[in-house]
Amino acid sequence: MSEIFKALADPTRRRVLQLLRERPMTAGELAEQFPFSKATMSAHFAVLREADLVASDKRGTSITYSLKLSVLEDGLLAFAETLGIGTSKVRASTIISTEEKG
Amino acid sequence: MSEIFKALADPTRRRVLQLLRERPMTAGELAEQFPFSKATMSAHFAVLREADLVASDKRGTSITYSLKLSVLEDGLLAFAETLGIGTSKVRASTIISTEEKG
DNA sequence: TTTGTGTTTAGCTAAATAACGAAATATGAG
DNA sequence: CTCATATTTCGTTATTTAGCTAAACACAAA
Repeated sequence: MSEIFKALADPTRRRVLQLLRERPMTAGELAEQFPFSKATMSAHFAVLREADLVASDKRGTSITYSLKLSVLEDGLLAFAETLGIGTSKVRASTIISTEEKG
Repeated sequence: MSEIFKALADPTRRRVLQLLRERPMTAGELAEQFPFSKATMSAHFAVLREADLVASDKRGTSITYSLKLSVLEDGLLAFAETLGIGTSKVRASTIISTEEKG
């Protein structure tokens, strides 16, 4: 649980997850989108891997990362439940709207 | 956003939030529940205050902390939306169940 | 096998974090 | 005013983190 929140605490890593939501991408493709060295980005990927938020698929010379959305969902929901939010054990992917915001 | 996740990244602080969900408590009452010094706990409270996750009410000689649940909910939901989870702008407190888990 | 490309690891630095005890601050009681 | 209590702030230490460059590793192609 701590590992998930630590992973999410960095804006670069949140942005990586957001990019991976669109489609799986290689480490290089991801790194291109940020103003940091590939080594630094590699360290960010390692944190996301540790938190089990991404899967890495080594193919040939490059590594493709993809988002493990259910791990993220389940993690956030598990936490929400410890606070009594969403006590009804809903899966996020099936939430339906009951009230519009704003 | 980062501040919220940083606050949640520590298990002691998550537990504080959980305790505050039951009822508001003074700094001292909270600190009693943990094996750390009051100074250490005070630093944790400061992080929670920085993230705006708790309100502090000074009354007499003691300070009562209370959970700002809506800030937490809105923060988590705002993040969820950046990932396309719960795109329908639901407030967590009004979620209704559509599928049981487990 | 050599070369090139993609990625990670190693080694470093600066800044942030979590913990402590001791000191400072604020308030209510006497 | 003085004392006791509640809480925070200060100063220190050890650990972790985010960034860098350079080196190493893995693999595909020539």
